Amino acid sequence: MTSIEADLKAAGFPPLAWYDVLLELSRAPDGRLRPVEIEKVTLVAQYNLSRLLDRLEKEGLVVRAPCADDARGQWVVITEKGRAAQARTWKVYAKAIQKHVGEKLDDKAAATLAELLGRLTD
Amino acid sequence: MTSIEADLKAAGFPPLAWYDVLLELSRAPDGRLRPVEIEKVTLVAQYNLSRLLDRLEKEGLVVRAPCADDARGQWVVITEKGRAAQARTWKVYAKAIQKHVGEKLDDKAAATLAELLGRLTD
DNA sequence: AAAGATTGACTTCTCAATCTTA
DNA sequence: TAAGATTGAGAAGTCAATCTTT
Repeated sequence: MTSIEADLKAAGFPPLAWYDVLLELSRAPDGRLRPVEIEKVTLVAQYNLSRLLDRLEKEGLVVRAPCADDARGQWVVITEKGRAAQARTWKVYAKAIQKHVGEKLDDKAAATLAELLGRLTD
Repeated sequence: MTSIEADLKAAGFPPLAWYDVLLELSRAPDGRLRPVEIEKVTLVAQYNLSRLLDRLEKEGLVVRAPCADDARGQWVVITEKGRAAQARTWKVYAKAIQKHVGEKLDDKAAATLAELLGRLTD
């Protein structure tokens, strides 16, 4: 992860947390999720998420919108610019994964590694 | 690592980077290393190390001393208090490793995991 | 009272610039 | 000029407190 992050940074991209959020939003129905949902799928802590969303919004990658169902919450909606940024990042991210992982493990070894690491998660 | 760090924090211990530095110092001849050496064995970046050492020194866990061989550098020496802190931390750290890793993998699985992860390092 | 989200105050990280000695 | 190490300024992370709605 450290090497991959370094490659992304060297290519001028923001931290992976940005990508994680944009990816989840891009996959979600209507391109939107509530902060509490983002928190669950990305492992970003709640108090980090508020300010991360501020940065994404400042860059025009997402917008915040009121939430009719629950006035305590809000929607975070990915913009076209956000979708473009996610797609652009993936091209570099994928290459970095291939370089730092794909080239070093064949499919069988990768499957074994995934299984073993899976045992460590709660 | 995240789970282990969380356990340590919950038990009131500082971040693992502190432990890494204290461990390396405790193993070094005369309990001392130069910052540039610590940097190499712990993967702590140089610009982080200066301030990390400030904190360790402030807590009385290490002291800085002049270096006769090379006046540009200095020695970082672990104190008795530092050695005690390292030993105390290890007790909690070891338990956390056992809980989050040891209990979830038998020896064979652990060896396989170590081998596969080893292939990923440069 | 609890959940969703933000904020304030403080700490730590990061990058580039700086200082000293080799 | 390069290596060892620190520093300043700004960005990001952390914890607890806060605000609004359920």
